[in-house]
Amino acid sequence: MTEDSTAARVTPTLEMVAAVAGVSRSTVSRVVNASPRVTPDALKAVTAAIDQLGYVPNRAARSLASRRTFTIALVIPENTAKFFADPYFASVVQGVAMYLSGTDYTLTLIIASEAEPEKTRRYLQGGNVDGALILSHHRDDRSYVQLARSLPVVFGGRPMSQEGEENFIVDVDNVAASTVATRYLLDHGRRRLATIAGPQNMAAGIDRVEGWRAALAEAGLHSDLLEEGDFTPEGGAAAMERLLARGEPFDGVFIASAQMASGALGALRSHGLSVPADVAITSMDNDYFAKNATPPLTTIDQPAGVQGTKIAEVLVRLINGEEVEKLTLIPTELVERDSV
Amino acid sequence: MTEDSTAARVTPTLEMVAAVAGVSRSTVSRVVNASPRVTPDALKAVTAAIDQLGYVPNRAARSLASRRTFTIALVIPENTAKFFADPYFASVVQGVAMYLSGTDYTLTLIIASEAEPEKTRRYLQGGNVDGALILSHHRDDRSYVQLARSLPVVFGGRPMSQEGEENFIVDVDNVAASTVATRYLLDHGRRRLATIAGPQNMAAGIDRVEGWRAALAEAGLHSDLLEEGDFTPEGGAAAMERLLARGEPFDGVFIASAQMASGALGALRSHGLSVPADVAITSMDNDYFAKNATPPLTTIDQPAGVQGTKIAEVLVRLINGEEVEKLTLIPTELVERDSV
DNA sequence: GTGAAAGCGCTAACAC
DNA sequence: GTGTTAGCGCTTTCAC
Repeated sequence: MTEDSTAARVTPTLEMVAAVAGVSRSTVSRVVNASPRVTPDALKAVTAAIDQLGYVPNRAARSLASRRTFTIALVIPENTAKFFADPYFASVVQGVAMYLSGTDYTLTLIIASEAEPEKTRRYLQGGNVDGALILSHHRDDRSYVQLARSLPVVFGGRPMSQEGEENFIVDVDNVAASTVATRYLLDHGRRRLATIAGPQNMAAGIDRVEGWRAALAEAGLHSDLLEEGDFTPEGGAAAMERLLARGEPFDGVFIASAQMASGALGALRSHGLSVPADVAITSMDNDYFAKNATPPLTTIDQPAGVQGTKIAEVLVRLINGEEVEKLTLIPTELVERDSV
Repeated sequence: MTEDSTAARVTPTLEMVAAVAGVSRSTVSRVVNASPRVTPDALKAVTAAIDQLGYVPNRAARSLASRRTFTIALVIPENTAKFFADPYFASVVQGVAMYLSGTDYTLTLIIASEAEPEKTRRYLQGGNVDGALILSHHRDDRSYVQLARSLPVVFGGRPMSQEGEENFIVDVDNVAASTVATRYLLDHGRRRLATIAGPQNMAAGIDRVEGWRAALAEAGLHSDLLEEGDFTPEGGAAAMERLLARGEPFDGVFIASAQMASGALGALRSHGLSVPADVAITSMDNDYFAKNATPPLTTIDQPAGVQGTKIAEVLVRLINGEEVEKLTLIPTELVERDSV
């Protein structure tokens, strides 16, 4: 099975398969590409030859001839460290990779160099990939929105562009999720609510504030107790400090990410405030931070793996010319723990 | 700059560059491949043409003609979730990606399907990549060791193979690191030491036990208080429970990963034991888990990003036929916090 | 349904 | 130093 005494130590080509199977290269190609126009006999012979030789198509040749690359780019921001430090992105990447492993597509990670954005753009537009995935949680994705005009592109998370209408987006329903999380606070008797928001130049940041306000409004309430963080534990701690420094009492906080919540918890603790006795907390992200905080956080689970799978699926369908909805929303779920 | 009125909306080819620059395709190719055998004049003309046209080489064609793919595979285990959940791997991937972004190589993630290991092997051996990176922290990497016979392969972490001698490995010095961590416990007056080890079918797991024993031996001590975990928080908690259930007192524990330590901390707490008063702890991994544990852990920092960079660098040099040492060791460092 | 022929865009000898 | 000539291994019309 591993030791072919007959075959030389050479990478088998399609031509060799054709010879062994006793058919033309065209037929082998048809089999490899699952064309229906092949007789069962020919199919069998070719399949056998492929197995015998251990043939694997050469991507480069295939790609050159077909003008498809079978590769999908996952564009990640230059600040790779921060990117991967976020379990959310890691899970999304995982979902993407898993989905793609079941297809002919290959995933390539490309780092968007902020120093030479042109380089990235050209590479992507230069026919080196069949499509691109943009995990969009950052500042200015306008350049990628432009990219979408010449290449199938799917955004994970709504991009902050002027002309947003025409993009393919896979996202969680941030407004609904944060409304639910805030309502939970209200339903548990908290009235003086605050929020630690995400960056207000990101869609996720903005939408989550919107949900918070919406739930408040439903209850006939209003609050100005908003401080902004950068989705990191440190940012969350600092935001909580600022909230406390205001001197206005609050008994419930919706925090836009579990990482920020974990930081905020520390700040609360250092001020001698206890959760949930003094302050109740709900947050987004059902990740390690949420599960292992003290106390464990009541939070919104946004299945990142599912989002990864979906975003990849949408892109593949887009590439294949299938019909795809512009917006795919991933449902979220509230997970009750001990922070309320 | 973006709107070329003259050029049609077509991907520019090398031939078009040649025409614009008034030279032959060969010359353009030489420029693209940074050959020294080009006159300054020609170089200038070609460079200008490339800029003007926004030319990007077609990888497929390049690869087909040169028989190099300019892609490097990062093989990750099927259990992608667990993989990315570990900040260590995430950082290594990041290091790899960063290093590669400065080269002509592209990184592709390939998921090793345990169901069809042949599929992975064939793909890798089928000439679709120039080399492979195996982040080896798992069970049985023998198949990859075989792979190394037909493809440049570098292992991140020592693989558990019979024939290990001939592999290229980039690793942290686990024995030295765990010796230092254990010695630290001894130097702080702890005498009855235990350890929560990593899986004993992984090199990192084994080596860290070896270091623990070595430090103990130095001090003329010995201990049988060893329980094995799987590097996860849950595994660490369970191992600590078993340790406590033994009924033999201990006042210091070396834990083979920060994730396990964070779990163990919870177990200790639930038994009313305080750290470091009752039990002192040192561990490996200076990650989020170590920094944010209560109390923050005194731990060994193994710079995962550096390892990622190194492993990629070694592979690229290997591919380029440069001379490379078989074993590259990454130095580690003890970080003092509050768990001792 | 199957084969023959013509490239895909580039690199790599080889002459000049 | 530069151009010419062949392909790299595959897909893809187009006849049959």
